[in-house]
Amino acid sequence: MPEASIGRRVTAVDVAREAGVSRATVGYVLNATPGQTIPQTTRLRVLDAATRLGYRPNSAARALVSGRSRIILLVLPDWPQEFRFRHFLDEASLALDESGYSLVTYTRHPGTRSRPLWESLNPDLVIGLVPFDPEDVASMRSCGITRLFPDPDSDDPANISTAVSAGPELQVDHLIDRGHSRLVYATFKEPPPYSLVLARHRAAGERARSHNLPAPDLVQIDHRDGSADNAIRRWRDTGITAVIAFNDLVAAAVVGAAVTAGLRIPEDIAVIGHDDSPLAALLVPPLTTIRFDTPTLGRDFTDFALHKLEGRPRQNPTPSHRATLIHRKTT
Amino acid sequence: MPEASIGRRVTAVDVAREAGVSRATVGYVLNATPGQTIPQTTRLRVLDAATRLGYRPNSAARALVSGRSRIILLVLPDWPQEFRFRHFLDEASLALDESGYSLVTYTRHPGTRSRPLWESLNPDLVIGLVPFDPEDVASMRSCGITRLFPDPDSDDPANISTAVSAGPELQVDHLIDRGHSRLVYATFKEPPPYSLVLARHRAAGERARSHNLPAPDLVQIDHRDGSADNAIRRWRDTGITAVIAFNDLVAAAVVGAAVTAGLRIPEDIAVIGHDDSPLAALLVPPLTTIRFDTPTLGRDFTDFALHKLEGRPRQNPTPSHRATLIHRKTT
DNA sequence: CTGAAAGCGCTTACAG
DNA sequence: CTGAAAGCGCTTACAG
Repeated sequence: MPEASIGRRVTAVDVAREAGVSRATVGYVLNATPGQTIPQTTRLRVLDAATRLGYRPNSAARALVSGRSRIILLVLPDWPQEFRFRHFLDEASLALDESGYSLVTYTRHPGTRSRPLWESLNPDLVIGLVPFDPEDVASMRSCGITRLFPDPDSDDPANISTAVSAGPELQVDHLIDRGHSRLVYATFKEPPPYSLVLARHRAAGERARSHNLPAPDLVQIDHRDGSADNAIRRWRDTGITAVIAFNDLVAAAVVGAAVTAGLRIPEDIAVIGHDDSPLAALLVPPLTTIRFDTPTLGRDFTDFALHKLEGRPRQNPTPSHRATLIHRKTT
Repeated sequence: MPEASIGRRVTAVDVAREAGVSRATVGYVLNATPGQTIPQTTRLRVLDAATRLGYRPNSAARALVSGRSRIILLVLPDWPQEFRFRHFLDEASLALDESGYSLVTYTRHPGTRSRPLWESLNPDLVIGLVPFDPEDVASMRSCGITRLFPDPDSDDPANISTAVSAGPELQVDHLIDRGHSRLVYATFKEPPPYSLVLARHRAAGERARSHNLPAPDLVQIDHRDGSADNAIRRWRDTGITAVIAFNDLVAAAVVGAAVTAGLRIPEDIAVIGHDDSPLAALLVPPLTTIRFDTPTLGRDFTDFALHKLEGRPRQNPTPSHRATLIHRKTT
């Protein structure tokens, strides 16, 4: 691509000149504009000129005139992401790309007064994993963003985040299957339980109650100050036989404290993790945990985004989130 | 912001009308254009009108006319990121934001034929953690991207990635300090050693040789097929006394296999990790490891980016990357 | 079937 | 000190 290498960027005018047509025709051919009947020879001449010159439309100009950037912004909360989250993003990005959209992620830190990314990106759609602050909503609106989710001004069901409950439900079901009825829900003291922790704990509680069992208590452990050891001792004394861990790391901490306290796993105490991170398989003993099917989750997300953007019917209105139990040695 | 809520986006024309000035004046005031002397009263009128209406400049229009998007794209390789990487990104984003730039990350998957993010984002600068494919370089050039790094067409020293060697060097130094001289370097078989693994192994080797020791062998273990157990046995038989792990997870696998094999840690075998992930502290026994100072790394990155973008002198030409040894119980 | 032309919202010389 | 005007690169009615 000789033109590109001399520095000046190739524009539609260059392609038009090269192909011997007007720049409008270039646009029609390259965008496959419906309602325009371009003869095959002209079309090929344009296409050929475009590839020969290495033409890429200027996305800023396109966004300006069309009013759409074809960018989707996914706003992530300020807390640790689970291991498979990147797989999920990759799946979603790929699928969205096929429909001509780019997915960009953005971690929002409450309190930092930095210019939010939606100002510079002009996304067509903003999706948050947790509800937005009112100031953020106002900021998006003044940037001309009309599609955002969850939207406080619309009573849109929050069905993109129902995947939260599938894991805890499987955890509870599995432990009950194994004959346990005295359960606790464990998480770390640090960072303080954020909304995903609370949501999973709540889901576990509801599932337990649907089995006519009391909702498991939320216990915050800290492996550094010995509170995990204390918790283990207390659990043993009060007849707790199984621990639902928020994630595999919490499960690893519980397993470590139990082993140190001389308890046998799973005979004296059973532990189930969540996420199936690499750690789960290599821990001694290897961890029973929950794995999410990220391709399915990615497709669900894509589906949802395209529904919001183009009103496409959701292919999967009640998505089955495909959480799977990975049974190893701690239950 | 009443105008924003009725749907139509507020433009500079609206602000000009509201303030009773021309749109040019609005631009001068809002951009603090040097060389323009705007009387304080006019300035305040404009500023006031802008905030009252909730005006946000359209970034697409601004990018089109100025030729700069004020976006920096960080291209990440396809492999797992270490735990503190997000802290690093957050630090860098924040610092860059203060200079008016937005940092966006993009995971590039070789082989997938999806439209690369630099086409839709028009970044002013693209920085890769590893060298770019030639096709990707060509693609960036045809998108009008002139600033990219590492740039195969320029013999720019790759001094943003020298942080790689600091960790392995500390690992080697510490083990030698503790009296070890027979070392191996351990990583997982799966995923196959990617370039970061090889770079760290190489750095460890060079450091060992600078101590007049042979370069440690690279050993690929797999906790699932018992090759970790075999490796442990072989090391014991061949007099290896210390293991440098690529990261904390590898270290955890080695520790697990050693404990299972009845070895004492660190008496029979010492293990040092890398990253100081949360796992390191809660493992039993807790892991000696390397921690990177992400704020420093973030500042270095910002420094580097602003140097590339605006030719600012690098404040920290030979950055000290502040890797720290976290000494716990496995060495 | 193809081209001349308007216009997206901004920046920035240039003229008053 | 302020405004009229050109132009960034594209899309898209509209007229031939």
